[in-house]
Order: sequence, then structure tokens, then C-alpha cells
Amino acid sequence: MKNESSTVENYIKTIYSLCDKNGKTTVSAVAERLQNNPASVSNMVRRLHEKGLLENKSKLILSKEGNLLARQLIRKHRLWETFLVRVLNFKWEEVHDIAEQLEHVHSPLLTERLPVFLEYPKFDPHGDPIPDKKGNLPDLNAIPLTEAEVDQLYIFRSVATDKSDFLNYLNKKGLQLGQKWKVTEKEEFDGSVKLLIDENREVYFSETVAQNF
Amino acid sequence: MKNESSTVENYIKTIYSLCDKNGKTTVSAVAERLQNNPASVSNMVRRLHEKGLLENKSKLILSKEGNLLARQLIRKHRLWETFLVRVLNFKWEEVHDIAEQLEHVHSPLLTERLPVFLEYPKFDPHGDPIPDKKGNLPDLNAIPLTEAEVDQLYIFRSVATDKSDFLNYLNKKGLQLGQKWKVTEKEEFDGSVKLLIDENREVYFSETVAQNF
DNA sequence: GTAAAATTTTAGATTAATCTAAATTATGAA
DNA sequence: TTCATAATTTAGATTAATCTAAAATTTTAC
Repeated sequence: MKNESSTVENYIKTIYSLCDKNGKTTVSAVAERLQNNPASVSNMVRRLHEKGLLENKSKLILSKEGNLLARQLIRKHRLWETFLVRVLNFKWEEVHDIAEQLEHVHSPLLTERLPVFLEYPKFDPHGDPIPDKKGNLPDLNAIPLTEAEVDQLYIFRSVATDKSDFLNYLNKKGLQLGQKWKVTEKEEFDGSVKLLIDENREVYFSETVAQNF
Repeated sequence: MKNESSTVENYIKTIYSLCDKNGKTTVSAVAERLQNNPASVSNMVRRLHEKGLLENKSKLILSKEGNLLARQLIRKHRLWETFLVRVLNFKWEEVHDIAEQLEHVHSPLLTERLPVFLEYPKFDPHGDPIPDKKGNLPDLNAIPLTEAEVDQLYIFRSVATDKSDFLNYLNKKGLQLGQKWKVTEKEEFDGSVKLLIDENREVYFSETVAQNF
């Protein structure tokens, strides 16, 4: 696989993360996520297809190559986040933007040695699984908060985003990976939930927040 | 200081390293080093001046800003090389190209924490001094091999380049930092030298090689 | 001090990545 | 089915960084 620009790599990562169960997404969704003009995205889609990173000329579906590239970028991103937190003592809300740059450093040797030094971590500091060398992800029997049943006990395993504003909000609310919780109330009309954390603390979450678990 | 592109940063580093005792270099020297067309360099020089990184519109002299940027890049480069060798077990000839990418990662927090973890290294794996936060370099009373006096004893403290082809050549000859050596013969007509290493091994160097010490 | 050689700059083109505005195509609701 | 709205693509422009070819300038050598 030849070297792609950071721009191309960011498009591939974005497409990967936006794909639905059919492995498909749309120009407008990518444009929205990247805060780019749809015309720019449309243009880039043509070029991604020419590079063999997309299946179809018009449909937004990653090719095998594109899929592997995305997973390898996620692997590098999460390994660097693990490194920053474990080795350089960063906090979990500080690492996203730095890993976003580090993931584009191209060196097969470095990508091989970093996980050796970290002793083959399986999860990053946000509880998200780190794809292996071949891009495989473990089967997690984790469920999103929005699908949790009332009064059932769960363990807080991961967050779905590593953006600092969201993580700072969790910090303020005192939430950490590993905590036990159950949903005590679920509001149907606005999707908000009330949680009992570690059997002693109540927290309310809006639907927007709940979707990030 | 605002964020510059990797391209701009590479120009500044190149200009810095090519400057003579008057702090000056030429368009053609930069073009040669970067393997770019002189026209491209000329063009970039205008833009570097517009950004305030060069003193004059036409003369190739770094401004205070440009000088500081260069030293901070060298600092990051050498810190990352130290990290790669000491922490990830890279060899000294393997780290240049990776550090060349890592030095462009922009994060004040990372640049602050990396040297803390490494316990404030003063020299990189090639014996080259690491500028401090403010860009200051220690006064070395080291002399280049080309100026060594015959039969005077010296210690091998550093190499002037971290390019892998040169370092592989040294490895093949069995040269390492810390070795004691003296010049036993000096050929005036071609600049080549004969060295006695650790009092038991003779090595011949051409002028080209000697200039990299 | 002038002419040849070397160096630098200008002019115009190219590529990647973006934009706005306009045209086209697809979706979907009555 | 048809027409309005939404989504996408095309056309044309812009910016950073590069190129080649040609013009202008500076150096060097006699």
C-alpha cells in the first residue's frame, strides 16, 4: 500500500467511522463531519476511487484496501493515545488532537515497536479496542447506553468519542471507566436518562450525551 | 509564534543548517540541499520573508523568529531521536527519517513532557547537543576531525549528520561514540586521514567522510 | 572595465485541496 | 405520477508548493 497524504487518510478514517451496517455513507455526512463543502467531498470521492480506496465510483463504500487503511490508522491513533497516557502521563481528555497528528507518521518499524514497548495493549485510554496488525477488532459484548435496560447493572467500559469537550464534561460529573451503573429512569420523549453510579450517586444525561457511550 | 506548514519548517531548518559564520546562505545552496529547483526556493524565500522568518527581502538571513523556530525544530528532532533509541530500542542509524516526521507534530504540552520523561537529555544518540526550551545550545569544546592535530589524543563525541547511509558506514568500520582516537597520518593532497582507534585499530577515512565528524 | 559564467528572479504552468455558485440528479410526499 | 426539496456534481476560482524556460542580475576572470 503506497503512502497517502494526511488529507486522504483523514477522509478514509471519516468514511470508515460514518459507515452504516451496509458499509455505506453519504457525501453530505462526510462534508458535515469534516466541516468541508459537499463539492470538495464529491471531488475527493472521485480521487479516492481512482486510488482504489473506494469500491464504487459513486457509492461511498470503502474497498478492502480502504478498509484496511482506516483500521491501521485507528490502530496507530489508539496506540499513540495509550502511549501518551501511560508513558507521558497525559489525561484522557488531552490526547485526541496529538494522536490525530501522530497517526499520520509513516514508519512500519515504529508501528511495530510501539505496541511491543506498551506490551500489546488491547484497549486505549477511552476503553476503545485497538485493532491488531491485520486490522481485526475483538468482538465486544458491550452495548451503548441508549440501549441499556432499566434497573439492569452494567459496567462502564468505553466512550464512543475521544473529543476533549465531551471528556471534560464526564470528568466534571465524576465519571470513569470501570464504574458500575444502572439506568433508573428513561424519558421516552427526549431520550434523557437518569443513572445510578456505583450505587451511591445519581447523574442525569441528555440524549446527546447518552449517545456518546 | 503561529503554526507553519511542514514545508516552511523544513526550509527554515535547512537555511539554519547551511548558514555560515555571518548567518547567511544562498538560494542555490538551499535548492541543492532540498533537491528543489532554485526558482522554487527563490519563491519560497519571498514568502518566508513575508512571514517574518527572514531578516531581509533578498538576503538569506534568518530573523530572530526564524532562528528560534529552527532551534525548536532541532530540539524536537533530537528529543524524538533520543526517545526512539532509548525507549523503543532503535539503532542510531534508524531514527533520522522518523524524527524528521515527528519533529513537525505540534503540541506544546508534548514538547514539554517528552524531555521530562527522558530526564532532560543534553545530547542525542549521535552526540549532538539538544537545544534547551529557549533554543540555547551548550558551548562544546569539540573540534571537527578535519582540524585534529596529528598524534594528539581525542574522544569521539559526535557525528555531524544523522543520515543512515553515513552511520551504516561507521557501523561497518566499528566506530562508536566514546572511543579514544588519534590522527596518525594526514594526507594534504586529498584530505584523507589515518586514525588509530582505542590504541589498537587503524582506520582510513576519505575527506568526505572526515567532514562528517 | 568589460565579457563570460554563475546566480537569482520572473513568468507561466501544474497538482492537491479547497471554495462558491450553478446545474443536475435523486428522493419522497401528496 | 409529478413536483418540490434535498443531495450531488460540475464549472470555475483560489492558495500552497512545485516545475521549466527565459530574463535579469551579480560575480568572476582576464
